[in-house]
Amino acid sequence: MTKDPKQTISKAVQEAFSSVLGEQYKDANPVVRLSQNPKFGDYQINGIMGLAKKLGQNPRELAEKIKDSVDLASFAESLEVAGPGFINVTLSLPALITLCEEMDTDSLGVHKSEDSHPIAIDLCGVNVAKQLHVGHLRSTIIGDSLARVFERLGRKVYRENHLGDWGLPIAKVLENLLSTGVDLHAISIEDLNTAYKDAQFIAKDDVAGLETAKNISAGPHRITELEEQNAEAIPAQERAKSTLVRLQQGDADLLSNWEKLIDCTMKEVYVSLDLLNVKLGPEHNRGESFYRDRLADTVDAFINAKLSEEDDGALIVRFKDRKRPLLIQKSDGGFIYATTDLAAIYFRTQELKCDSVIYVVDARQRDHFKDLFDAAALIGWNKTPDGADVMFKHIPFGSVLGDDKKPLKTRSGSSVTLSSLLDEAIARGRAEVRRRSEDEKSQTHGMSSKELSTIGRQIGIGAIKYADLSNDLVSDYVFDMDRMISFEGNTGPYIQYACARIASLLEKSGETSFSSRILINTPQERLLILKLLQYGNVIQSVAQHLEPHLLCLWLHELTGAFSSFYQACPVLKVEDEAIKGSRLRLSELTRRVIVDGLDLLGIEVPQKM
RNA sequence: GCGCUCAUAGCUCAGCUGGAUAGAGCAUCGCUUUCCUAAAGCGAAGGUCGCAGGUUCGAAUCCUGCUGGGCGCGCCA
Repeated sequence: MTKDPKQTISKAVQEAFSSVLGEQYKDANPVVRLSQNPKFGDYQINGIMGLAKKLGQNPRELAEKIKDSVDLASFAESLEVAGPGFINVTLSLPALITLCEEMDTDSLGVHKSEDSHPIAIDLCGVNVAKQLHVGHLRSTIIGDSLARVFERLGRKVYRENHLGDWGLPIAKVLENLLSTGVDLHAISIEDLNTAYKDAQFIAKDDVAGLETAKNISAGPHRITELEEQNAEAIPAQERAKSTLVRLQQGDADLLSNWEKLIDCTMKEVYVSLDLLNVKLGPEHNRGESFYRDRLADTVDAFINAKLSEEDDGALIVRFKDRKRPLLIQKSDGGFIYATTDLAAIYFRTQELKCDSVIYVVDARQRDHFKDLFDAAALIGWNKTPDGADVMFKHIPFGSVLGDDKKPLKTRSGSSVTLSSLLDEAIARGRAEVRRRSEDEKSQTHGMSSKELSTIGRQIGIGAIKYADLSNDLVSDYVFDMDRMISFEGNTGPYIQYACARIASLLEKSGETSFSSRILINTPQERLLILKLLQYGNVIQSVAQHLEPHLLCLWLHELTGAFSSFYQACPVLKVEDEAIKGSRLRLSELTRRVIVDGLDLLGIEVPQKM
């Protein structure tokens, strides 16, 4: 099994800590990093200065002592104390070669996790009777990418598509459709969309919300919005409520219509999910309706644990450190989303026995998730039945913005549907591919229209996914198709292209297996190998920090390292067969790592482009 | 009003429990092509890390205050 050199160095330094400073320092973090500058060697050890400070010792002297005690045998060529107390490590060529050959297996140096608990990832969040929009794009692809990473590490992942398929909003839509006499056998997603908007607009009796908004001096937009909504509310509201009651009572006709609503919505959803190349299907649907018979028990659990109290007729859970409570039951006895979310937490931690529950939901719901997680902790659902601590994590991703730096809208002001966004991306990808295929020297020259279409789709979709995933999750980003689709810079197509070039190179070599000994003759080969060796560690970091952009950035760096190598080191034309074999093997290994890495981002790699 | 969050090069963004001269990409300028995809590579230039204090050998990073943007604030999700 291979190791990132970082781990080997860390371990050796910790042993040195133990022998120089005593047993109690064997777990101190040596803070080993890849050197920022080649003149400082391959790796630098930064942790000694902090330790010296804590111990009141001279950092340089301590570094010298540690250096003399570190046993890296033949692993490192040299260790040097530098600056205020760094130790710079230069690896030996034989060590680099061995490590590189060791990672050249199916695992690519990625170690399996030892935690056998499953992980639940709440993603996508389809609302029945609504089309997917750009917000779903982020939730879906970030969640899918994290799921792939955990699966790569050997974890069992439950992708939970927590559909908004129950409750008053759905009853409103059903009521609206039935009262306007639409034939539910022949409905389209557009019909549903219209009904949803009408229902939302008409049947929103939010007098209380308006009062609150005024009391807390909410923005003028919010207040006008609420005032408009109140106008025609009451009768439709009453009809919707009675529809909901009948639905909850299991009215057969209504349930059958309800299912048609879901089928119609999901049919569209699957088309988009399929285009997006995410591993998400009907088997991942576990929506609000799934929890409908568990809500009363959920509330009872809080009542029995004396964690809830009545307030204005509603049931709330209070927290010690803040005024804002969590409302779990309405004054009319009905349940709301928080109840469902708590029921889902119970299910995920106590029945599925997940020790991580990850919510990929936009940043606006921060407070809600904080409340949920704290409520879950109060009642003890933050431990699995076998006693493991559960990590609850909300990934509060930012918004997708338009040129105007405001949430992405169409020219007419409505929100952009996901399918239109995907269509645009695919059209752009195809246009690029077609244009390039006209060049006689292009590898894609003369390919069939069908083949070009497929490649164009992979590029267009890869472009928007990479652009999305390569940003820090919490920040908003401006949707700029021109930048995303560019074959230059930190983009999906750039990396896909580099990969296609390698594939073409390998094909031209005529070889099918690449197992020559690795040789290092140039700085570029050395840098490429150092980069490759980090792969396993990068995947671990993504899993630990839940940040796919770390993988994107690293893949871009790897691609850069390969480009430099490829520029400086002839592969097919080099005379020495041993060097040629080594460079082919390095190229092939790089290609496999890029393909694997892009796969973890859910991005396909065309063989040619 | 209370709370959360963000602010780094002209633009888009990295910066990993505090570390060496704050890094990429785009755009700009220069160089490289008898050469495996130039859809490239190499180099130059470009920053008061929003502002002001503080902590210390050392701060973009931690603390406090301020400014500016975004978001949220029980019976909607």
